[in-house]
This record gives sequence, C-alpha cells and structure tokens, in this order.
Amino acid sequence: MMNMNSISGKPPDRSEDLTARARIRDAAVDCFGQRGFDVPVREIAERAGVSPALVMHHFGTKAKLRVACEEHVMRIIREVKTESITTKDQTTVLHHLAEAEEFAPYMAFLFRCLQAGGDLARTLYEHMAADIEAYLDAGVKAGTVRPSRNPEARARWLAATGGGSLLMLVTLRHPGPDVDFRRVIREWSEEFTLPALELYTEGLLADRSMLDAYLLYVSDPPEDSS
Amino acid sequence: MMNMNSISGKPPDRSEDLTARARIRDAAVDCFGQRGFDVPVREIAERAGVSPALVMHHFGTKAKLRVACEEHVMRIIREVKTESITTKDQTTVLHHLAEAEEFAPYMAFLFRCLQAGGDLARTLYEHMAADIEAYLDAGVKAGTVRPSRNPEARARWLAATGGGSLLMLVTLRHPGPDVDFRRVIREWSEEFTLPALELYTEGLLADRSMLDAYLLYVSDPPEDSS
DNA sequence: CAGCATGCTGAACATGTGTTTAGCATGATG
DNA sequence: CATCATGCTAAACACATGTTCAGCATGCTG
Repeated sequence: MMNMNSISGKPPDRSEDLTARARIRDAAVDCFGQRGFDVPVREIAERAGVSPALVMHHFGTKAKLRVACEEHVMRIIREVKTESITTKDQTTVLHHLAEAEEFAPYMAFLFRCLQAGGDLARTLYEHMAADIEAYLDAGVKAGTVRPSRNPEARARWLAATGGGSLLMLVTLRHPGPDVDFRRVIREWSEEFTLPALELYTEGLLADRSMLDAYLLYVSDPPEDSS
Repeated sequence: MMNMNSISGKPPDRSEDLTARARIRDAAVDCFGQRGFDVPVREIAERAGVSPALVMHHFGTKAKLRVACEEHVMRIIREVKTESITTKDQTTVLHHLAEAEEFAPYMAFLFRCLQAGGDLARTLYEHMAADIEAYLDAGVKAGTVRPSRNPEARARWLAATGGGSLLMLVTLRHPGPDVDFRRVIREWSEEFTLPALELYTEGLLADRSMLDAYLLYVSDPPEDSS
C-alpha cells in the first residue's frame, strides 16, 4: 500500500501518511489560501504529487473540491472553537487562530473565502460578528466596555470594519498571488493599533450633536417613502 | 464622417456623438465597473457596438485599455475635485461623488480598482486618507473633532475601515457580477450609521487602561529585535 | 490462473479569451 | 482614374484551463 508520497520531495508535515484524497484536499486548501480560487487544478495536483485527473477522479469537479475544502476547514475551526471554549479570556476565537502558526493555511483559506464572497463568506461574517458580540457583552458585564444602544449592530460594524480593513490591506499591499497572512496581521497591528485604540477609548467627535441629531432623526423620521 | 453610432440600438446618453475610441473607452469603464476586470474584451466591444478587433486596434491591449480607463476616470475625479474645492462643508469629496447619480459608473470603476489592488488602488487609498485627514483637521480646528496623537494614522485607519467595510458589504451581499453601487451605499448607511456614530461619539472602552498600557508600551518597547 | 475492482495516469477534448492577420470599404490626394 | 491612408471587420490563432477517456498496474477473489 505504498502510495509514493515521497514524490513531493520535502515532507510537508501534515501530509505524511495520508490517503491521496486527503493529500489532494490539503494541497487544495494550501493553494486556494495562497493563490486564491483561480489557482489551476493542475497546480493543486502538482503540489499533492498526483495527476490532475486524480483530482477529478476523487472530487469530480473543481467546485466540489472547493466545497470539500470549505467543509474541512470549517470542521477544524469548529473543533478548535469548542475546544478552546474555556479560554475566551482576552481575545476572540478567530483572532486567536490568526496568531497560531499552524493554523495559517486555514486562516488564509478563510480569508480567500471572505474575499471571494458567497455563502461561506456570509457565514464567516456572522460568526465573527457573533464572537465579537459575545466578547463585548462580557466586557459590558465586567464594566470594561461601554454598553450600546444596539449591541448586535455594533458587533457587525466592528466585524465589517475589522475584516474589511484587513481585506483592504491585503489587496493594497500584496498584489502578488502569495500572501503571508501573519505578516499582514503584523502590519495591520503596527499601523492601526494606536488610532483604533485611541478612537475606541476617547472617541472621534468632540460633542454629541451629530449622534443626538441622528437619534432624533430615527425616532421620528421625516418621511418614510418606502 | 458618419460613424454608424446607431448600431448600439438605444442611445446610451453619453456616447452620443463620440469617436469610436471614446465610445470603447466609456463602454470599458462601464463594463469594468459593473462586472470587474475579468470582463471579456468581446463584451466591451459589444457594448460599444464595435468589433473586438477594433478595441485592440485602438488600445493595443486589454491592459492598456484598462490604463486608459484609469487615466480617464482619474482625470474626471480630479476635475470634480478642483471644481468643488469650495464645497468642502460637510463631507469628503469621494463621499460626495458617491451620492451623485451621474458619477455612479466612475465610482463603480474606482471600487473595482480598490478591489483588484495595484498602483491605482494605493493612490486611491492615499487620496481617501488625505481627504479624511484634511476634513478632520478642519474639524479639530473648529472644535468639533477631537485631536489625535497621530492624525495621519487616524485618517488612514478611517479610510481603511470605511473603504474596507464597504468592500466587505459588496463582496458579501452582491455575489453576482452586477453591482448597484448606490444601493450598497444606502445599505451601508442604514446598517452602520448608528454604531459608527455611537462609537465615534462615546467610544467603545469604558476606561483608558488599554490605551495607556499601549502608549507606555510604544514609548518603552520591551525588546526591539528587528 | 482468470476476472475484476481500485487507484491512478497520459493524452486528448472543449471551451473561453486575448491577440493577430488579411483584407474590405471609403474618402482624400495626386 | 490610380493610389493610398484610415477605420473597421471576420476569421483564425495561441494558449490556459476544466474535464473526459482509454487504459495501465496491482492486488483481491473465485
């Protein structure tokens, strides 16, 4: 039953003694994460050390392969999430994952999903928002975070701005196909920690006039012609 | 010198009596904006009412056509910018443009640039940040905006989060190729105005401990092993 | 051993897409 | 009129890429 897994030259850690199907799936996760979903099937096959035809043999279609990757990654995320349910001390789950070296391929893959849109992207966004909301809620209860008029909307806004600014940074600074995800996180922190913290602590506007005007506006809209 | 511009069936407003080259360029701006830069040359040609070969005849290459579009749009933006230099009352220039119906194609095009990355995206980002910085600076002088320890970083953060969240919303909610840019802006406003205004006015964190800790950290870094 | 399922491959096929080529009108110019 | 530049097109070419096909090795089963 030797499946010639020494073909790939250097041992890629994970795919040591896996079945070919699993090796293809792992290679696909890596390729999709590094180069985006436009990566040719031939390249995935090459990284897995198999022929392109075998990819189709096992997964039928590139689209189905992608779905299999999505399910695989989501299963891993779920496992980690339930496993580290006790350690929600200081950071949100996804943020914790982003720091861990070994999860880099999965984070890159998820990032590509976010970038490409689709159902999984929506799910991911909801997860991020839910995580943030729970985290902030704990903070509110602990007295470290100010309460909000609409905690859910606030969490979604933070998810959108956080993920979006990251998306922007990658798009702007990494035009090439290969993205070093941890480096992006590092750049993001170095550049944005101060303004974000400053704004989160002290706010941006000097007075309440704008907010009050808006609150008055929504409580008594001038005309709702929908 | 009749250039058979009645071929396109319905008169597309702008491209009334333009030269074929200009019609191709305008069609390309529209197509790129609506469908992204992956749109086939044949489709651009069809929209312009010409043959695909003529596109190459005039622009040589799809890439050069894209560059021509970029230059054209940037020229228009520049004109509007210098023209409305007096009206920087309440909003930034790009935001003002986003509201105007007639500029929708140009805004969509710029958005695709941001989405695709590259030099123009960087330039655009710098412009956004610069606009925001100037706007905030005026606010600080007027006393409506709080001063910042690093106004430039703050402006960049606001540009990244603003543009990024918009990018995210489009990616998430408009999986299809056609994007109604004004609708996205509307959705963004409805969903995020409250949390953004709330956070900009009241902040997020209840105390200064995190900010102070960070400021202490950067003024006296534990170890700088770069 | 014969037969057959399994895992796998090289080669070909089909299609989409950027680009090139050869040539067609048409009007200006000599 | 002959010639030629201009604006334009249909058709073909080149290439990348997803997918299919016919068949090969290997090991199990009768």
